[in-house]
Amino acid sequence: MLYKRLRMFGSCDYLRLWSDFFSFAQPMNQLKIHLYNQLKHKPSLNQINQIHAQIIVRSLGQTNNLIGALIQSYNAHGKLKSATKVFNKYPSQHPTFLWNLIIQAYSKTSFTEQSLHLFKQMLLIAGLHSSPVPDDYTFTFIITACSRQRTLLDCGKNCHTMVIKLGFDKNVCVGNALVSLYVVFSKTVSARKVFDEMPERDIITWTSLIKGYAMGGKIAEAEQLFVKMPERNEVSWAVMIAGYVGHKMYNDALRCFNDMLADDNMKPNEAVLVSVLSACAHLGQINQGKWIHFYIDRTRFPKSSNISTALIDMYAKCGKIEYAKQVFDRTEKRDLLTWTSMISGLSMHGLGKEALKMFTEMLADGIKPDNITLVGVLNACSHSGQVKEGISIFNNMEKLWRISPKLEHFGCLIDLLSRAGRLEDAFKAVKTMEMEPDDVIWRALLSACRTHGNVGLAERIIEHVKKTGGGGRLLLSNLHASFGQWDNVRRIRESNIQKEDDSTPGCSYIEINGVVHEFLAADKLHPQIMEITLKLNEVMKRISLDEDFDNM
DNA sequence: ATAGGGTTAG
Repeated sequence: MLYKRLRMFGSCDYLRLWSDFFSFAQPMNQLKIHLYNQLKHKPSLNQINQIHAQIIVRSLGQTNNLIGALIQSYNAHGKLKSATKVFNKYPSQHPTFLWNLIIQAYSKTSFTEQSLHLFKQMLLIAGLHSSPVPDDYTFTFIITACSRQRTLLDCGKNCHTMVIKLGFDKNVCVGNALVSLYVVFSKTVSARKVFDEMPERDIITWTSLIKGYAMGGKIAEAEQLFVKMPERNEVSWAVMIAGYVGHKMYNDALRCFNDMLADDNMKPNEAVLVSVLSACAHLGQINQGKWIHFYIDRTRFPKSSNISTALIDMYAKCGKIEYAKQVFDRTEKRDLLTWTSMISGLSMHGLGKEALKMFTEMLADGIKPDNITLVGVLNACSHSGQVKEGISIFNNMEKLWRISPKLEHFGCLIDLLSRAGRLEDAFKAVKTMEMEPDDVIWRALLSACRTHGNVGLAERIIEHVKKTGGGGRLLLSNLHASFGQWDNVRRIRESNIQKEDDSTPGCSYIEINGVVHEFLAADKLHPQIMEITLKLNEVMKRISLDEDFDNM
């Protein structure tokens, strides 16, 4: 073992190691301090191995500090196996501190159960020798471990009980871990109870609870807490802004962001910028979006892949695909998210062929798509008439990338077939679906019936929907809408005015020369509606001319 | 000598 470890070094290190060993120039204590300081200085893996060898050679395995630092260093490099080996070997009796380190290390991996297993072992040994007693750190780690696995809520509750019995519930970090546990499992009431009973709270306590309310749809409560909390930091702002975005309250998100900027002590972090860019994208607020882009450049904000993704998405959704491409081209490390936002953006702009080319490049780069990438890709096929390619991707997605088609992929397929005029195939595909088709699918099919003038099939479809009873009134009204039968739509909507249907109609925004224009589905409220309609008719005419041209 | 809270893509 020792030999193996020594052989790993270059000859130079090897010599130095042995000259150290024979010199006895350094007293033992100084050596310990020296090694410890080296470990605390973010050593490379190679350096860690050397230090480890020194610890073996000099028999320093009983020095807790040193062993702890060694375990930490291995953890920092993701070498959990090596860390575990060290833990198992040294020292003969583990103090709580070392147990904590190894428990925490496992809680951060996907083997969270292992940290609970270690905790149980610790309790057993504690019963035998009464040596290592779990402390507030131990509980913080295992409660956090429980929040990371969907199956571990009950385990977390058991920890809560122990915490109360042992009196660790007075500790802020333990309390925060508990609040966060209940928030993760959407148990807002329990989270609130822990919060209320904590003897002292800090920013993290407040932020966790705000997140809980935001996740549970209680934005007003989240807002109240946010205003009431004694002090805020970037993370609290991020949680509040993301809460608004999550509830489509994009204007509130921007307002909140501006409030944040008004505070000179507060600098937006990555999470804030990503959320705000998403709000800009949804609102078509290109100016605010550009401002953030400038801000990122000016402050030399690190351009992570998340930031690039958000910028690409924002530009694409605000109609500036060229800018989106520019950001993409300048992105150094492209990951699945950057590729996906670029592919989806191109596809949204009808640039299906380019999007497919990108997809090929992405695969060549060795990046596997996920279900969202495939939605973009299938849409790209649909928008560029690449029917064969689309069908082949749909049929092979399971085999090639282990992604089983979900509702939205069926939606793309049906859209693809419908646009290509293969209406009967599309209807057949709907009937083979295992899940209930949503109204997006029916609308795709029906609007294609309209453009292809197939009234007979449209009627059969509406009959089918009525018979299978899926979707209800709103769906039916949408079906009429997709056929342009606005009178029927109005009739259905008005007859149900007091019913449960409180869904807001589709709404879109676009900013032109600094003015944001808002459009509701089928409204006629815009001051320039006449001009818009005329232009739209012209566009439609030219599209149908192009189609005729294609068919020749 | 080791804690606890954050974002995005159709």
